[in-house]
Amino acid sequence: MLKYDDVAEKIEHYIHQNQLSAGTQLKNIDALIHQYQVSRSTIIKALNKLERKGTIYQTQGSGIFVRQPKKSDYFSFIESHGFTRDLNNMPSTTKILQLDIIKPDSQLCQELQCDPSEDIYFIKRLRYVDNQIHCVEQSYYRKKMIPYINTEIASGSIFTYIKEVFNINIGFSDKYFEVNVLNEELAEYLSLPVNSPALFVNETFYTTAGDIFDFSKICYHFENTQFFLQSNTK
Amino acid sequence: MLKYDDVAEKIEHYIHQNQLSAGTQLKNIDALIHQYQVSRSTIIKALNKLERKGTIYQTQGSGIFVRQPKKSDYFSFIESHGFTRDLNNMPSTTKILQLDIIKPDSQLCQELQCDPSEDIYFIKRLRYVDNQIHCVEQSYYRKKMIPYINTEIASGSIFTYIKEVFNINIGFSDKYFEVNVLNEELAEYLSLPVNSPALFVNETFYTTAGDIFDFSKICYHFENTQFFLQSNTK
DNA sequence: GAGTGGTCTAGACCACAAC
DNA sequence: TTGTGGTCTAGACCACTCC
Repeated sequence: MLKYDDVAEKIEHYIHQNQLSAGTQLKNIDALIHQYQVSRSTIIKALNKLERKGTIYQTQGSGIFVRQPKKSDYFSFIESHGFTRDLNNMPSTTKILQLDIIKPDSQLCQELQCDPSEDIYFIKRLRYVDNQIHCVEQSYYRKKMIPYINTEIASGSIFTYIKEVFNINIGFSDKYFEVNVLNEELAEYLSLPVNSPALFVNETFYTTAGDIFDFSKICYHFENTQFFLQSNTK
Repeated sequence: MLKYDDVAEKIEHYIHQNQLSAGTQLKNIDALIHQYQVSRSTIIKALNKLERKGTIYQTQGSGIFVRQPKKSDYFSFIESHGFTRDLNNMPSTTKILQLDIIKPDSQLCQELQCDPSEDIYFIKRLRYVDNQIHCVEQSYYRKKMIPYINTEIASGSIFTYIKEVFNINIGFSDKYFEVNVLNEELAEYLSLPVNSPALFVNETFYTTAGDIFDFSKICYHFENTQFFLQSNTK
């Protein structure tokens, strides 16, 4: 356990447990150093992590303050794939529509930066949150990197499975998105009329080593899905 | 000029100037320490900044590598308001539709966390990028904090104006968004048919001191606007 | 085992905010 | 002026990757 992660968790826990409201000032850095018995740099690293996460904000010369928490029922746009983790404790389920091994066409080769002869797992899933249709997801995993997936695995968190079984860690991702209307196929999956509006997201996932292992196309149900994103200038 | 910002800029400049492609390995930390004559911590801080920005990725035990740059013609979703800065050097213009001083209704009071008696600047703008309609923006600024705005100022970057004239710095923002269809009014502004799909974003902007100074509702033209977002697990 | 990034420390000094 | 967060340093040691 890293010290700065430990301190960050404890500070966050303290905020939640005491239900501190937005704008409440926390102790100053020297006090936190004394309280958690770590160096100044470690405290600062913990605070910066919480600041990027949106839990607090820091003002030079003034202090450290609690930031407004996000409204519930909104999905964090950054963590929307790492799904099962942080979803306001709402129950989520998954229905597998398709699971095949395919050969990639030229466009998919480019997205996955792979060879046309490589085997690719193609998984089409319908995802529900709180018993409402949330999205249709079409994912392409390189079999070279993820040797085995079955329907049982695909019904849960594929990312957790990949991490635990193959020790593959997600490092970063590129997300491209746009708004458009639903075609017949997607409309039927989402139980919406054809030409309903929808958010379409194309996301490429890289391991910590910088290798692409997954390309996913997600289409969200516009009535059941609102998003949230916190930004920082720091 | 902060040292780590200086180093980060120089490294980024080096990558762009030499047109290094994704996956290209950079020098190791010790070499960078020697090259830029700063401490290890400063180099690391510069690298972490570039990593969060999406310019590079670092792998423990392996090295520092160049990350894929975003496709052009996509808008960075995080910096979409601070508009004039980073827009692929595409020409952008603004048409003022309305500029009034109003009293906030109860909902706006809640969004701005202000008193019903406060004066609020209401600004409705149509924004063009590369001569195409990009979005309609309806912004509410607290006159208490931004005492004066006119149409000339609102035709440029209001954020730059606020920063330079009133020394108010944006610290962070909360962005809520969803997809829906256009009503008559917005459809006319965007020159699209009624019921066209659109992305609706509500964003609250805070100063570095944690005070709300702006609440904005933006509606994007779905055909002329695609977005981009880079994520990190770090 | 050699090389590489990441953590952690103690302490000096700087920059900004509030009174 | 005082208190606060932020920068920067030198150096020890840890953790991971790859040969």
